[in-house]
Amino acid sequence: MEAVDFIRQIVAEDLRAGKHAEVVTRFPPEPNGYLHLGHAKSICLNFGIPREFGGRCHLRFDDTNPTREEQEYIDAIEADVRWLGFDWGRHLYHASDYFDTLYEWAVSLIEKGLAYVDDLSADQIREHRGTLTEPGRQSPHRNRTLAENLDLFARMRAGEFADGARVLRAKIDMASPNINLRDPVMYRILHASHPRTGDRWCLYPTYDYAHGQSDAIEGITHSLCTLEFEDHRPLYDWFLEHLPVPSRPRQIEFARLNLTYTVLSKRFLLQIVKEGRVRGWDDPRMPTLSGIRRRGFPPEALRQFAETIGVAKRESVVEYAALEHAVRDVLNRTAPRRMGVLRPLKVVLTNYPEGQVEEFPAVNNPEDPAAGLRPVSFSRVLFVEREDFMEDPPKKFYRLSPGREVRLRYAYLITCQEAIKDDAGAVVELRCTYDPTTRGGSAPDGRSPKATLHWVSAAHAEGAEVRLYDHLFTVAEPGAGGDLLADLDPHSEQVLTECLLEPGLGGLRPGTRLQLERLGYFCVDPDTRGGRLVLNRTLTLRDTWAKVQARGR
RNA sequence: UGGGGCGUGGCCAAGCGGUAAGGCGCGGGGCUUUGGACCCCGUAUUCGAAGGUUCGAAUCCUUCCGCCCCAGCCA
Repeated sequence: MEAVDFIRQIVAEDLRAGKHAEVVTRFPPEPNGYLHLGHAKSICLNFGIPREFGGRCHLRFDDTNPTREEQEYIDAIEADVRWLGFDWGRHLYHASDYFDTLYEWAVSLIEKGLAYVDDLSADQIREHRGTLTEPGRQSPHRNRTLAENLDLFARMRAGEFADGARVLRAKIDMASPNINLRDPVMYRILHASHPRTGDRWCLYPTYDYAHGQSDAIEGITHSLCTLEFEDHRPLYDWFLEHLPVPSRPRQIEFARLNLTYTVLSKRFLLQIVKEGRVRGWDDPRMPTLSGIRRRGFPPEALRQFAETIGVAKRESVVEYAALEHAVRDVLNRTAPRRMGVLRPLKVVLTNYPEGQVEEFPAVNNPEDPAAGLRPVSFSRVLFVEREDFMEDPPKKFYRLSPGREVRLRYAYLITCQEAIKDDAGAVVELRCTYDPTTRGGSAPDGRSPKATLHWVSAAHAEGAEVRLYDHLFTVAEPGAGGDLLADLDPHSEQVLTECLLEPGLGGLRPGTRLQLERLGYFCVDPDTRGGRLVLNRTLTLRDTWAKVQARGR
């Protein structure tokens, strides 16, 4: 196995050295929100490694804080991991599964004189902790007798005390330069109902105390987490050393994903959901997995993306374009092509027989011959894209304008003879002529227009609702200062109801991803229930015309 | 100015003492019934900086500079 990043190198080496029979990782989300693109990186890493080296990955809910966790999140997380294409088999766990063991181990730590009950308030504990440059001071309760500690801890569990009245702390070193080692809190009193354990506990372990032990219980070999936990590793190891754990997991940190113009922060996402700035966690503008799923991002593209961005310890910001590339790459070779007109402009072929209808074979996917052909109906009155006509075209604009000939894809070469305007001077209709000798789109004399347009027959088109989502729902660069909420793009969604699509699209299953030729990739909204066809825009096609224009300025 | 990390092209990222992979982006060309896709070609004399070791350094040593994280009874 060729190691492609430092984590895989470590894993490969550990395996080679015979440290483990197989690699065991875990993806440990706290169910306090929906999964987003940042989690996708972690999921692909944690599930990808055992897939490559042999082993398994557990899904473990880090449910140690019932005040922020909900069943809705648990369900959504499971669905999202599955959607991404990973399976934890029977290895679904919860930190709460280990509450009893964790409690017993805490008692054993007390018995060893390595933990104590502290009566200080949160504020006092903070004061005693010292600062980055000054050592902390011991709590007056630090040297309680064993009996007193045991008694108090038992009564904490029994519910005798109010929230915040006392905590259990590890007795390590109040003068440690590593603040995490200055007697960290292991248990706090929380009279809150837990989604899984209900009201059985009023005492909950902190992340620091629960995580490593959960890893050890499950036999995790490599516990992958993000950089901010580097300082916690000595504490992670300290607990493992002093507790009767069945295995010795190893914590390895890597840099979390940052994406330009995209905020990957549960706290922030929760806020915009709560404030109603989006319609929910699965709003297609959201960078959540459920949001981009509705937009039409294929899970395969996310896996590919995760692979190309790599894994390292360096903090970095990946360009959104890299994500788009992965999405386009997958969609290009898998999405069926269809024609549709988003902003219709009527075209009448003055020399085409009234009432005549022809059918032309259209390629379903040029990247996939097996996708076959479909017939598309053609007639005298058509619609083309409004922006495919310019009365006074600038240089390098190759599409329709008075006197200009273009190709209608799969059909004929047509020439614009006249633009009809309304009283306000707006172009409302084009009068064109077609060249009957160019049936199918190729001219006998070999001439070939520079532009090929998509179109739809007026008599055959189906109306649809199309939602145009801008590929980003943010804004300014995170960390650039300023108010991210204020910078949210309020125009990130447009709903078009006059769209005309070639017939048959209504029959596509919800969730189907397709390309509207020359326009972009769309997804039949997976959550549409009956009724009208709704297409969500995934991505626009790469637009070199826009580039040409931009360069001209 | 306590501790822990990190600095390779516009953005990611390989490299682990032998003379700078790859991807994204960008520029140019080809092909094309999607201004898409695809195919070529180009894009770091240099690896945060300065010294040093060595026949030879992005890789080893020293010093300096810059950025990130830690003072939740969040994770």
